[in-house]
Amino acid sequence: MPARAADHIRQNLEQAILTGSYVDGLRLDELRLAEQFEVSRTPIREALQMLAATGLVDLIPRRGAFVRHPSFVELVEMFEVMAELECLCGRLAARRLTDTHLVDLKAAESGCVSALEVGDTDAYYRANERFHNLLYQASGNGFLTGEANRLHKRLQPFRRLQLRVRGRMVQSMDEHKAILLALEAGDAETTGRLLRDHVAIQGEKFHDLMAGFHGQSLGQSLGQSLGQSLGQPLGEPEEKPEDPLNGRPVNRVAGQAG
Amino acid sequence: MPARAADHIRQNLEQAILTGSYVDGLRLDELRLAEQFEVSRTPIREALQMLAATGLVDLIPRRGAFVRHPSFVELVEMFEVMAELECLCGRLAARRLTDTHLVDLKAAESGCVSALEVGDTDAYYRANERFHNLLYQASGNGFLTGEANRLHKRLQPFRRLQLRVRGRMVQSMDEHKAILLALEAGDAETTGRLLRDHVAIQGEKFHDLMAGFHGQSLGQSLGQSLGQSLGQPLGEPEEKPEDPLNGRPVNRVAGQAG
DNA sequence: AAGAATATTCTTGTATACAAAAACTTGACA
DNA sequence: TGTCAAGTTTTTGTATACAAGAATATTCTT
Repeated sequence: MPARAADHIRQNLEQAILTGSYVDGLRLDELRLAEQFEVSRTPIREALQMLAATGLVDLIPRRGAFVRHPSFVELVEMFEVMAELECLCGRLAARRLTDTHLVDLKAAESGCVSALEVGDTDAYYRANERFHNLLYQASGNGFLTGEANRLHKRLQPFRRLQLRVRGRMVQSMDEHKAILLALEAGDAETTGRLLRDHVAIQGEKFHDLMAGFHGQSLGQSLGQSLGQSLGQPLGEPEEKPEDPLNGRPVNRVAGQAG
Repeated sequence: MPARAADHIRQNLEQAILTGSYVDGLRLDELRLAEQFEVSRTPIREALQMLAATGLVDLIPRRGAFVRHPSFVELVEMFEVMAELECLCGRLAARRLTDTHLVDLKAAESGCVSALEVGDTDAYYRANERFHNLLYQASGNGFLTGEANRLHKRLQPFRRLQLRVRGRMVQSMDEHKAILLALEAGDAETTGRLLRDHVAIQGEKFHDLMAGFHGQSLGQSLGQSLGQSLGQPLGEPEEKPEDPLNGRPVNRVAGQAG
């Protein structure tokens, strides 16, 4: 569908970074990627420029492009902002809610219930994601919707992670129900507060979960936890000299045949 | 200082867009820009990819890059989000404020006062900007600081515009003083509320101001109001056929000698 | 043998070349 | 005169070429 190779590559790399298959600090070699995608360096470079502009990679002049995962502190900070954005979405949605949106939200909610009954984590996550996206839209603020979705996408793998905490899915769904009730009642403040707490809890649960992984980089933990390590040679994690500029490991290189 | 031409060009174009000298819908012709910056198309294209990734231009495959200014509705939406981000900054800052930050904030505030006494709008605006930036930093949330600055930059020309409303500068400064007091008292809720209102008022004042410009695009109004129309041939604004894809005027082209 | 200096190889950044799609021009026809 | 179609010109997207900086290997010195 995308007319341009650069766009296709961009999406592809973005996914690889967000899912954690490209670990933090990984160097994105233009030539190797060009071989891998069977194009010249030109569209690769354009994709990298776009990723750099959105902060998914660091682009160091004459050095190369390096995958940039959020640090643990940064993730907590991101959850803090996400909570506030969702809070705003909730407050606005409570005031501006249309019948269509309410119907859709309830549908997404029942999708969560079904998934939970079957015990399908992935399905639950998809329905959950749909619920939140609908909520953003229900805010009636297109810009806010865009920003919320953008941040949501970046937190996606980590939100997914926290759902693995025992009993979290049930708790999460209860929170959704309460949110729906407040929404339907048109209670802006309650809706906002519930949503803020809902996301804040996600941040905390994620925090709990990560306590067991200390010492490892987030990217590594992600890769392990999600069981994804494509595109990466899993062999000896050769010595990682620090990048003099930002203190990140730089030795590994993406795009190898492995 | 930037080692890469593409970065330099990107900044340049970004400024031209943000200040309004590149009007909405303007087509950014690669060849003309290449001549203008005295480089080949390659770094121009890379700059355009980055601008597209941050939403400052629309990149339509096989068609070109078009300047994308926020519509009026979108601007109101952006102010709504900005208000919430600043509110969060204020709440966090009230809890986490350090002596250094407080000193700096007071310095910025007195910078506002001095500028106001002399009647220097530009100086006032710079001090004002510094005040807000310090506040973002005082939140102690680096990610939030980045996001707030990003949105602030995009709203910059419009915030500047609303300062022209009679008496607004004095009122704005009074609001700053109240915010400082609440901050110093460590009153998170008050600080947050004051800041949200502070920004919301900016949005409203801007709204008032724009009422007089209805019918014109925001970019045009910006250009007129700020007295900037560089890079644009000021002659007959030739007929503007609608772009079939997004309904924006596309005929004018950037980078002409004129 | 360790470290510094130099040579070599790699990689990035920019320029140029070329193919294909879009826009524009021209002219035929109603 | 207005509309449509074929041909021409522009302009984009990708590939390739080349120069300069960074990384690596090698040699020389102590």
